[in-house]
Amino acid sequence: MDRILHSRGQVTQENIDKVNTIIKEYGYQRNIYASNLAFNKKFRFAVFLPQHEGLEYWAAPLLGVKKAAEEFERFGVKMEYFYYKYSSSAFKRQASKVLEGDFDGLLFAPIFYEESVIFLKEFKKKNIPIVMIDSNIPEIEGLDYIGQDAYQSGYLAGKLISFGIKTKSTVLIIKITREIESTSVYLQRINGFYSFFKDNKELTNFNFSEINFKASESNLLTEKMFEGINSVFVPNSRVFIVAEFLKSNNLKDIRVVGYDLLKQNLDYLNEGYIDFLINQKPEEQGYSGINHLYKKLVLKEEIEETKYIPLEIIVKENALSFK
Amino acid sequence: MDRILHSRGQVTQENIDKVNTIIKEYGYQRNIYASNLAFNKKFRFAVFLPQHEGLEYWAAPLLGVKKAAEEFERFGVKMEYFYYKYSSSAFKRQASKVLEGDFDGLLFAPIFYEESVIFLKEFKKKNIPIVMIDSNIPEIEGLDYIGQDAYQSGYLAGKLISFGIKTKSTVLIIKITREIESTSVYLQRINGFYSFFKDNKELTNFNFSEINFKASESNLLTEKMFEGINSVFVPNSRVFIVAEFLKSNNLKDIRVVGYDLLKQNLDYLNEGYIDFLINQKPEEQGYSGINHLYKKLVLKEEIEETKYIPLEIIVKENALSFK
DNA sequence: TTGAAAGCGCTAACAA
DNA sequence: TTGTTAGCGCTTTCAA
Repeated sequence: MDRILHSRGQVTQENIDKVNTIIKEYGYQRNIYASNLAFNKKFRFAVFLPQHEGLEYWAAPLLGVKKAAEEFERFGVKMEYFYYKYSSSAFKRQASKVLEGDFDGLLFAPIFYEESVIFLKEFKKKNIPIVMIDSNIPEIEGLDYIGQDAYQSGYLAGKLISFGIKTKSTVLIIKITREIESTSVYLQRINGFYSFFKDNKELTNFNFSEINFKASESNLLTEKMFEGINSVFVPNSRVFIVAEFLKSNNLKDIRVVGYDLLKQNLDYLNEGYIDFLINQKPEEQGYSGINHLYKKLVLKEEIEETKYIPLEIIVKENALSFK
Repeated sequence: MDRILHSRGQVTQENIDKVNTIIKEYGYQRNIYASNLAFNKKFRFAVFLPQHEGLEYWAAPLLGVKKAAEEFERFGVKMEYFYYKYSSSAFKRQASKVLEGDFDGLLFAPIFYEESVIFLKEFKKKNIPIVMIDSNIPEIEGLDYIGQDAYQSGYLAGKLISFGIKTKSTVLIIKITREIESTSVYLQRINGFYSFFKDNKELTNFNFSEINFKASESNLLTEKMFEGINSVFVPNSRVFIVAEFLKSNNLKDIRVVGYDLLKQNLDYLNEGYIDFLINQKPEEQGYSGINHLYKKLVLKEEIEETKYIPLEIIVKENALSFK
């Protein structure tokens, strides 16, 4: 019977027979306590994320992972962490380490698209559950994803920028990118943003312009850029750079929408230099990712392969309720 | 040693000795699988909620409870359900049933304040963990609470009503109550609502008026009530009644803010007759409530006694992402 | 007050 | 291909 349950071979048709008859009909449920006690297995999860020093955003998923790690330690789950600096070569270096190791599950954030595809194709050969967070690579099959719908979040940003405005209004989209940026999350967001205005044809009172610079060159912002501008959309977490500029130049009455509850972003939200933040719940993504692996491997549960994180709207008045 | 761990008596000072020395110093952690296998206990949770037939809101927490029930069944947790009709006498009848039963934990929504206090005082004698959802009774000690901060949610509603509006504006607060209503959640919300305007003194362009009627008398709404009204705040889930009226009387350009993702509310949100809904995540409250009891009783974990549910802002464009 | 041992339901290894 | 059994780490009971 044990052989049937685990289909460890050597049963002909009785297999299907007993599985269907006894198990399903009698409603058998494996006793998890006994099973795991006897199984006595330690599970090793590889956690493969960008390093968080100097990158506040990435501290959050890690926090969620650590919380899960603590919670699941008693269930025989151990994490091994692999961090990479925000560069393609550092990524590759760590990727090969992850490939060498012997793990039961992988939590992974595919920041560099091309490199991630190569890595994932290789890792998939091991036939080990993989959960991705933050951004998805839907082209590769058999991967689980926990994160936001980037397009829809941009669409929502369009609503937040336009809400309640009847008069002529010019929107500035500021793309503040990293030196290396390879996943196109922010492009999908901008895409969704424009789609909102296309879908709401009555909003003819909006004009758009875009500017683009690297995070390291934030001093490139000039007052001239904001002349005649009524609102600003920053399609990533670097919105605090704009808020900082607005504050130091005493530019008021510009509606600002951005992403993520970074400390600086929250400060400017409270001071009124940012109006809306869209929360990706990075901490929850980390926690859910580990939880997902736990359910799949330890509890042997069937589980949805994609979990979209809700698009949370954060204003000053509800920011605290999100901790 | 077993006697020490469970302090089942009959150890003098060795108790404190061994607990401190061996357990803490050697970092002993009870093996949950072995422990629960040997313990072989079934846990019985009483779920004591308003009946959900004809009360869409209360179907949601129950859904969360049922989901948790399914998940934790394998861990020896069994629910027993007690529903009461929305009347004080029905509540009392069920309450005495709950008191009679022999449970290991209780999930409870204290809809009727006075009756709930009496019930809780009695139930507390059993020394069994109690989790409340939806509304809290902080006066009674030793109870755990999972739900929203009603005051702050009203405060947030104030922001949503006022956001982006510079011109003179009249706000109508419509209190649609049940025949019997005893928890003051909606009053706390209105309280918070006014506080928002008090805290933002520059918002001198807002006037307020209130009307009040019973849910069963929704035909009392008249067009006259909405003359000169720019926005409406409904401090509970019955906002769809207002939306319905607005739609059938073709009243547009009135900003409407209400609570909860009822099907009808979502429909009117999508049609544009409701602008903002504040989500209380009732399903999550139910799930978390059971999860809370599970952690406390089965895993014997220490756990926070209050869990505030975030104040989620729902608009048409992000409603779907909340399922 | 302490020690010893059965047994919880399962897995994995070995014997038949 | 099938049956048997030790033992996972704990709780609980019974004996000392």
